[in-house]
Amino acid sequence: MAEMRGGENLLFLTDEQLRQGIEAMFFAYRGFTADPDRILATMAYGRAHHRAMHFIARSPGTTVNNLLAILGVTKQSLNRVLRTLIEDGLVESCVGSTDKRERHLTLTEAGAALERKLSDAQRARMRAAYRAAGPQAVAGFRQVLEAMMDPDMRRRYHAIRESET
Amino acid sequence: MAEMRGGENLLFLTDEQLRQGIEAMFFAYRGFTADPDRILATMAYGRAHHRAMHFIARSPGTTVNNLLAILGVTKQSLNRVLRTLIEDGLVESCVGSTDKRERHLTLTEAGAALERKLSDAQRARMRAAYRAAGPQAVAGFRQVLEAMMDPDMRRRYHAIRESET
DNA sequence: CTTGGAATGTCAACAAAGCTGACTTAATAT
DNA sequence: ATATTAAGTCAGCTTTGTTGACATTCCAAG
Repeated sequence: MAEMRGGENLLFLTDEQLRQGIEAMFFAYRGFTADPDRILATMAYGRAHHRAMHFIARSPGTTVNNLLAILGVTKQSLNRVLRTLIEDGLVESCVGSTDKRERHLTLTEAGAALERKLSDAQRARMRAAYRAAGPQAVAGFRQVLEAMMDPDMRRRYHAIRESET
Repeated sequence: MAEMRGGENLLFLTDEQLRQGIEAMFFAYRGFTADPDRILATMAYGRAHHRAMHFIARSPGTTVNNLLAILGVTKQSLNRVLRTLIEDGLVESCVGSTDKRERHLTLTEAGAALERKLSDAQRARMRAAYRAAGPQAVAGFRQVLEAMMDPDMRRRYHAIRESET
């Protein structure tokens, strides 16, 4: 434990501590995606579909370009995912009113239902982890994750909250 | 909504808080892998090679079976990665002394050098994040990540440390 | 009004990294 | 002896990413 701050105790910055953090990220991310993945495996969708639906649910009416920036993939890759979701009636794509080049994406009823199902599974694990660790640990968790992001991603991460009305 | 219990404050368990945590994991993981990925993109290797080398570096002499369990992939998938690493002289595979069916994996000089390069890049980001967040936040970060793991993975996560001699 | 550039969509081809299933070889365990 | 285990291999498939080329639509600047 990093205690006794004579001046500063930097033991938490040793290579060994960092390696453990790296491994913790690896193993935890597996858990993080495991539950939605299990659900998705039973249908014709994958993690990419989940991600798209998550951010459409989060920012209804978002544009394709915005989603591209958030997800950090090429439009061809996103388009493939989006096309199947639209074809299957889970996502709706509406031509923009001010700028008719843009497409605004929203979840249909069915899309929202699936998103909720996936989200519920993922949140259940998250909730259990949060509850087990306690509020102070959660605050630290969030701090470290934020510091780990690329600056662009950190901006987008905050932008999502700010766009909430 | 989980609102103000009498004693405990459970505001950190609201769906909104959990969603933010989920998004933080997503964006942070991207940052987490970004630096090694950039290095790997310049050679014929990918993230899978990095992961294999990481855990071989961590547990020198580990067996293929053990690595399979840690990485959570099929032997066919791991074998493809391992084969190229062995062919390129980054990993050495030695027949076991007690059980000759087993292959014990170790990094060669060149393998260790590449692993160090990738690891340095990843640790640099981790160190910056840790330093920015502080030791208490780091402790919380670790606690939440650990609580998020599948029990099997949590065992393995600890086993790696215990196997350190 | 025309034209340049941005936003979107689409086609084709390809690569990384996962998967299943079937099978071999060698060595250990029963 | 036989069954099981560890490792490796072959073939084929899926998901999800990538480039590059190209068409369409539409806003905005000249």
